[in-house]
Amino acid sequence: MKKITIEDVAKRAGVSKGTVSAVINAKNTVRPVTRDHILQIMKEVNFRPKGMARNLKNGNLEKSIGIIIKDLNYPFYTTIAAGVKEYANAMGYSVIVTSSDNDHECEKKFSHLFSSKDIKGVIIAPIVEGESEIEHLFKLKMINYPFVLLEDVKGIQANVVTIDNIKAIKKAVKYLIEKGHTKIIHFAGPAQSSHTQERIEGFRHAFSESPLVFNKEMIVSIGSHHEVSYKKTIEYFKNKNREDYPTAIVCFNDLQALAVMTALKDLNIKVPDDISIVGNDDIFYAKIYPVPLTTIRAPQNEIGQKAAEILIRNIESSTLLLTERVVLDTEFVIRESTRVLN
Amino acid sequence: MKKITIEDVAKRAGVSKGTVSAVINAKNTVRPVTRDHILQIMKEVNFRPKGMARNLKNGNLEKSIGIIIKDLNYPFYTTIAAGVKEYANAMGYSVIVTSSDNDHECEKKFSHLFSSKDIKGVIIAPIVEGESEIEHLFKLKMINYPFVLLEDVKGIQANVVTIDNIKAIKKAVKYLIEKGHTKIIHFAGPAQSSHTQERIEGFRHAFSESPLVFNKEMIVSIGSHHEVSYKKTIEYFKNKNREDYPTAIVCFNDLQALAVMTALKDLNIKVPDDISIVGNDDIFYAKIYPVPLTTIRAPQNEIGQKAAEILIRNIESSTLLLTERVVLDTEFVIRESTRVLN
DNA sequence: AATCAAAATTGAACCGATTTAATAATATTA
DNA sequence: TAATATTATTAAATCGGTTCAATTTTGATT
Repeated sequence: MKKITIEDVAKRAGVSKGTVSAVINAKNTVRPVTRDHILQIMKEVNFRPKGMARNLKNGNLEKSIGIIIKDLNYPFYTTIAAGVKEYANAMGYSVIVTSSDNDHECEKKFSHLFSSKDIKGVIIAPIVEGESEIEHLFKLKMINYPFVLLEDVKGIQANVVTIDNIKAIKKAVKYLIEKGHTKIIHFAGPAQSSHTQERIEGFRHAFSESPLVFNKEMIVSIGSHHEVSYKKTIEYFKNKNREDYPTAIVCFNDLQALAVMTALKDLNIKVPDDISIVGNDDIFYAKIYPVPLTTIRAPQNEIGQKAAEILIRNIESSTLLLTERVVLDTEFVIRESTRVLN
Repeated sequence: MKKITIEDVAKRAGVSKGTVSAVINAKNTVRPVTRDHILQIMKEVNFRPKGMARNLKNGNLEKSIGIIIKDLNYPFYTTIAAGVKEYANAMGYSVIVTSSDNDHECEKKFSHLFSSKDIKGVIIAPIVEGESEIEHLFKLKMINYPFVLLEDVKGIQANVVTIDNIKAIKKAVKYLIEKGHTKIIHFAGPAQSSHTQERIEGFRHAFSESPLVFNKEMIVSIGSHHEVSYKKTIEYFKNKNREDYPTAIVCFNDLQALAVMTALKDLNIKVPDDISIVGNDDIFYAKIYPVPLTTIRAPQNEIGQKAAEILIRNIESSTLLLTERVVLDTEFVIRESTRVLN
């Protein structure tokens, strides 16, 4: 099954390539009779003009950038994407989104796809797992393809826009301690996220500067998938006596916090009366929960905008720019899922 | 500022285009000295090989399709996208997503973008507003570019995968009537969605086959934006005496229902004790609400999969296929936001 | 130093469209 | 009907890379 080209259509219609091209591009220089005839042939042979060949001559009319996020269904990422869009659109760029679904292979595939489809640059929320492969990023560097990362990746110097997880969690934990909480635990996230490790780190650090002492049992691996988190939470409490319950749980993110709150409700444990809950990220749906979630707000829109700004600066520069690293501040937002004990 | 081409690099490095090409493609046929020299020059002149020219020769290595949704932050659409992904990935296609943000111009731009970037086909959730322009769809048809719509669009024959809104709402209203509800109202959605009109229609129809009678006041325009819906709901009830309150509200979609429930909570009206709430779509976050939402489930994943199936069938067919129209069934899911009155 | 196989490099053809100057066909006017 | 103006169509150049057969260079061996 050979590929049909404009030449085939031209030959079959008994005209030249130029005429067929004129029809495709709706030029009004073609006689209606000819036009209809060519259109007819195009249908017959199911001719699909090849996009890239079309654009080769004119250069690229439309400017666009891409973003590779980890999960299309987690609002944290789509809100970042919205920020990217805001800035990019204002600069005349369209933005297209893909999700790696936390699959490293997928991330590689997309980074190649973008660079090969004449999309001007890409923002990547990278999968960082242990000694992760990063050749695909080096490949981008080689062809001077502009990109910005949303998390630090070891072993490569690149543009990064991120937040300070350690500082953020420390602040939250300190607040809880200050407000009289004595039994604080951390429900940790999925292993493959670099945020997970950083947040554990931040949690641990908070105690070194307080009267309370840290121990390993304060870290519980829960993940962030809703059902799994729900089950693990139920399990955690089933195995505990009421007097050993924590007074506060610092959750990995808001999605997990939502699952935890659902579990607590089913366990008949009241939030915040019995246990305080702190989330992370500040996604829309946690804010409108009947017990609005206290959380560590990541400036998602701003992250997106900043990443887009750096990306477009690089795209539009004729010379290779130095890489930038921007760390944005989080904000501790106190709502109703936490309680003051003193 | 002229565009730098491979020729410029070759000239400056004192080698041929072929050698530069070999370096770009990491062929191991280039002597390290030469390689490093060329790499150096590439950096110096910030050479970015043009993706489309690269792919012209080889044909297209990676197969991908696109989807244009209306809102990246509404789970209904991202869940459809997930369905598309599932099917497409299994067939060896990557999928890339864009959001028109309910802007018709944006939809047009993206439909052109996809077809011009050698993405094999596109699934579109079309903006349908009154006598909407659809030349961009005709343009796609002309170049035999495969596409599938997620809503009917008047005036064009195309592949469509959709749901039967009228039937769906009728079923919900009938259920409420059957369960003894006597004062049922509908909170309608945003004007620009074709779903809005259909759902109003379905709501009205339900009464013609019941003892209750329909009147226009049963339709209240609320929209689906969270804050706006919240405010309008508050307003609606502020202007009403308690005895005139409806016994049930059929909401345009789950997002709106969430806003309505938040408003009712603030008005100290209990769901479902005082008022029953029915949503629409069945998004994840409404299911995990403390009062899990009774809703009309649209088979989002299935919609995505079906659309992808039709799209890929068209992409892979060497002949032009007849258009298909698939209407998927909704499911009325009874959870805890509705109450039986008899 | 001469020979020769292996490795590196070149350069022309090619991918599939668009563009445009030149030409052919048609329409209009005298 | 011939001359001219207008409209349609063609053919060749072009876009910026990749490919591969042919050629040159390298370096190992005698």
